[in-house]
Amino acid sequence: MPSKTTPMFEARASGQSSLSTVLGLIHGHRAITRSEICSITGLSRSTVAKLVTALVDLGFALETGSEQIDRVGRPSMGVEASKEVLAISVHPEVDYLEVKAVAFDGSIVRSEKLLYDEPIDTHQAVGDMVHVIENLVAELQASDTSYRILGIGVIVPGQINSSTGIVRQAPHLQWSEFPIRDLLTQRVPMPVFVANDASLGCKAEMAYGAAKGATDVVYMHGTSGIGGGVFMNGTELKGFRGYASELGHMRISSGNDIDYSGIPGTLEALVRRDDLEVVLGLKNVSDEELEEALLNNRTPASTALARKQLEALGIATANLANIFNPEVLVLAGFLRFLYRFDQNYFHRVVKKHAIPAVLEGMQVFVNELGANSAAIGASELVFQEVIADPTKYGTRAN
Amino acid sequence: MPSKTTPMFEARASGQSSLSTVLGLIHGHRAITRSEICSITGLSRSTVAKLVTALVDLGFALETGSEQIDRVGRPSMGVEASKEVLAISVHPEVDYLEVKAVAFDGSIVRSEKLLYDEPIDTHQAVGDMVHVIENLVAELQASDTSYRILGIGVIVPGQINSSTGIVRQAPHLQWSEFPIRDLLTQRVPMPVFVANDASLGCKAEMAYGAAKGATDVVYMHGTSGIGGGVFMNGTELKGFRGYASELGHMRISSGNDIDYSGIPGTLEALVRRDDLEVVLGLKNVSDEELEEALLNNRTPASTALARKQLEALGIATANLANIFNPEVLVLAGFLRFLYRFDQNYFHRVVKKHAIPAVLEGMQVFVNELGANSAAIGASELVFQEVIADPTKYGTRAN
DNA sequence: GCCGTTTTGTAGTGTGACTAGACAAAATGC
DNA sequence: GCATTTTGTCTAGTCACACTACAAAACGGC
Repeated sequence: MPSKTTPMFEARASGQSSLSTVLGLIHGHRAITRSEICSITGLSRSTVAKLVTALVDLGFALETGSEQIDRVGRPSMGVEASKEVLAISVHPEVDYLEVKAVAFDGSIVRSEKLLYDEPIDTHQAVGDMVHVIENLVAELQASDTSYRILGIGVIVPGQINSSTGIVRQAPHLQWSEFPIRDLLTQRVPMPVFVANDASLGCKAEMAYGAAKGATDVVYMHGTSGIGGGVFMNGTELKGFRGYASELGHMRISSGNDIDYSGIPGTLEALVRRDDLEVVLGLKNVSDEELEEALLNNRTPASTALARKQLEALGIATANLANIFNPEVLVLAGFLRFLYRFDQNYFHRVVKKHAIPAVLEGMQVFVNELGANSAAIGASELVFQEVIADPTKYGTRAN
Repeated sequence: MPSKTTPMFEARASGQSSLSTVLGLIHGHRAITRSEICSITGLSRSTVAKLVTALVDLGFALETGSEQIDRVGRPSMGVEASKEVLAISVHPEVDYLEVKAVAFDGSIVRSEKLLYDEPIDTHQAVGDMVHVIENLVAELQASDTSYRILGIGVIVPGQINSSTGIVRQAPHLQWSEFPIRDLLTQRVPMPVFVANDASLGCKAEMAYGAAKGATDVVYMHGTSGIGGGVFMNGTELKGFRGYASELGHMRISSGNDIDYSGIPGTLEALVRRDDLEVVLGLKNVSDEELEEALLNNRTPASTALARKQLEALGIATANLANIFNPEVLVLAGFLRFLYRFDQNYFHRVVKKHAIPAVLEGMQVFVNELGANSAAIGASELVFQEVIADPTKYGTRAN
């Protein structure tokens, strides 16, 4: 007699199966022991044994011999995330297109980069993406390891509706109303996910970087503009249509300078990477060069500008602290070295504008993952889908 | 042989039992049919039958005869939230203390109010609370109906840490570092919960008021200061220590006027109820009187002030729209009629400062629940605890 | 008023996801 | 070498469901 035990109603994300939970733990820890899984989840040893072998069968995990030492008792068996399960990240930017293959254990397996002299249109962008992806896939399939590629995560520097996969506005790429997910899905035989670059950076820093272990995180990423990502209680702040966490467009001053979206007095209008380049006599330099110049060639003019920008960043941070009461604030991109230029001044400004209670225990960090952060976040889009339904994406379909 | 099936690990709020889910539905709808429960939850009829009878046994629900008409098929049995299950709300304010008994179906059963001529200290406040609660409880127990009082929800106009139950700072009451929950727990034989007034107002409006059915809500409440409440994806924004959603202290201007927490240029510093009273030649009037005066006695001076305030409110709203991309924005307290003074102007300001995408589909409402809103929210604190573990709070303990 | 249709309540049976308990296995420490 | 500790494995039991009948209660057409 048939039976399909579907306990919680499927519409809600709440009813997570234990298989998902355990796979999530393996993925998050890269390597973990069975007994650790027991104590974290509260599941019994027998259940954990069953779940782990199921995940090994599905090709997501490997059981390693016991590696632990110096502890009484029978050593617990190790479980590792498979290095053969992959997601592909696709990152289009103004002057390049970068495609990486990220393994289920977070390592970068392959990386491909296409440089552009001039901005490309949406049509060419899709063509190039498909081309690079196909190359990468062919390369991976030709290798000795038997990789399984489960999906594609696209990193977009702009506002995107993650449920429809449409890029609403990407000011720097000059894209708008661009249904990138559907166009890619038509030409690549894999599920495609699309998200904002800052939100992915935040996700990655929470998984493996500066905000590891934190659940309430605010992330600000300075490139040309300022992007934001927010996770509260471990889940991403998406809002009604998925456009939430546009932190750069927060108006904090009465001034009339406008930002890239035409709004006056915002954080993005006041804290500009271009202005830092100009005051240092530079143009189109890398983050590394700009950091070097800013921190080591201090002039009265550069100090005044950096202070002015730090004040704006501090006010914005205080606002965000009052609004979110975060555990960790992560500063990435050029905000990283703007912060380092004068941390103390920044903290003084924050302190002046925030309610004392919300600053208690709040930590400010700069990003740790650097160049791979967005790619890891994009892989996470795919892997979180896989983790939510392991049987669907596993090898031996039951 | 004993067995205790605890499927998901208990640390997470995720693993909600079906009993909780169904009780939550009954509570949220006040009245619902079994078949509606089936279609909403996806549970089978047999399971729903079992769960409903269990909840009736526990004293949380009543089965009513089928009331539906004009539909083919056997009519489904109705289920109603019990009117005998109560929570008590306690609301201390500068010039009064209000205690209400709220039933599980959201109705107000009893209400008691103590007026003060001058602000009282924390010691007297606790004494008065205990006294009024005891009176109310005695009154209820003496009545014909056999009420069951399950807990107390305290509404505090200030920053409180909901996990420790300590009032960190309540500027208007001039309380600080006041462990109100523990002091009440010692003297009242019931679980006590404490939360911020605006967050409770938001909760109530989402359950029964202007934001009913919405999951992503931003709420702003103007009394003397401006309090905020935020729910994203149906859950409250609490932040790391529970101090999140202090929306009034968001700095939006370069000005130097300070708010009640001493921060310059904030929403609360720019949008002040006192200023409205002054420009209208009033003092210490009720919201109703102020509304009447503002909307019907328009002078050049009052119009100029209201516009200035509306501009600040509009900028703050745009910031919050960019940050949260809410589905519904609720304006309560004096913001309600400030908004009504010139809605169009407000919306123009918002439009100018927000990214177009985040305003799509965003609705602005004024609060609907009025005077009972906070009390209903406070009862919700208790009831949500009850819903999370019905067997613990039910009558016939199994 | 009878009868087919539709929808719901009820009862019995089965199953999958767990737990608990017993025992074996693998480490440490004296 | 033996007691102690911790873990893996196996078996039996439990609970929250789903599924399948079948009965009950409404409607509509004749």
